[in-house]
Amino acid sequence: MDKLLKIGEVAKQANITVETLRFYQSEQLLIPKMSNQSGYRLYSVQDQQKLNFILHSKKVGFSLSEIKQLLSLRTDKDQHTCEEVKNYTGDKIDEIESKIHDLQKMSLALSNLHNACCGGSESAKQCTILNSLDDPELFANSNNKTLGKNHD
Amino acid sequence: MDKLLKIGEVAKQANITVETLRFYQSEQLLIPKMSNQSGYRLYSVQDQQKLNFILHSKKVGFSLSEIKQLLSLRTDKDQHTCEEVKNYTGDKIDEIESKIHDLQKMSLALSNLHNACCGGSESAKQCTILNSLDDPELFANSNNKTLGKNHD
DNA sequence: CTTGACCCTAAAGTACACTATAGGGTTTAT
DNA sequence: ATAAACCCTATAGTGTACTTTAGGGTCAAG
Repeated sequence: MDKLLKIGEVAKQANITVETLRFYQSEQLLIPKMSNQSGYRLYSVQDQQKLNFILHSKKVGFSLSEIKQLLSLRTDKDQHTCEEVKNYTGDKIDEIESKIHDLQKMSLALSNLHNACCGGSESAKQCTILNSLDDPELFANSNNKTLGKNHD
Repeated sequence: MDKLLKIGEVAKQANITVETLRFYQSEQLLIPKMSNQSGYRLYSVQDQQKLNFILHSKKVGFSLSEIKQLLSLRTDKDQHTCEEVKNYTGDKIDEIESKIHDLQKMSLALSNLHNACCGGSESAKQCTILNSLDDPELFANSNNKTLGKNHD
């Protein structure tokens, strides 16, 4: 019932290398079970879902150590108090909402550029509509408290 | 009229170090003008807006070289054709929308955890509501084509 | 039964984004 | 005018996240 894939198959599906998967294991992020006859790694469906979570989280700017903490919320529930879980998830939700906000601003600014640009083969300098759109909003400060370096 | 700040003042406002600002200059990301009497860096308001853009972009997972390209859309318009600008912005908008989608899924999953958790001082293992919420959705594949390594 | 495509470990190397160090000049307050 | 608090360059070092190398074992096909 539980379909187990070998490392190469998982890597191919996720569009990463086998070395990256072995690295994630060495970092305690994704630990497959090992076949005891061949010594090969065997990844379950849950392992693959966990990998998807890791890759999506990386994409939006979370570090491997943050991802490890997020994953531990579900797998090491007995290590944390409810209070810790509640505070931690609350903080992460705020951080995520702030990232969404920033991305929406970027999307809007780029859409303005995209829509204003005629798309022709001439230099974008010639594209007068684009020139008239030198919108300082793109760089405007959205007054965000989570800007700058992380305070670990 | 144009208020110019020294590196330390800019660093403080942005909550980064002066070394990072000098590093961004060496990487051609943010080039302030230099005072010709003291040799000090002087940052204009536009420089500070550009810095905000850099920091916000970094936060949501863009690399410095991607950010450099995004910035060059506005500053080196004569180097690109309208077609290039239109294609590039179109691709970036898709990428941003995909990041927003991923973040919304994470936010939802964490909100479920957050709301289910009683927040008390006992171990989260005891929190039966949380236990019943072992939702595989958090790790589900959203079938996203931009997953995995970047294809530069 | 061997060959090619896979898998393994261990350890060294790399790219990116800073961060720290050494040695020195400038500005501002007392 | 001198000391603290800033600024400068140049270069070396660090942490993160892989990536490569070296030297082998496993497995399915012919």
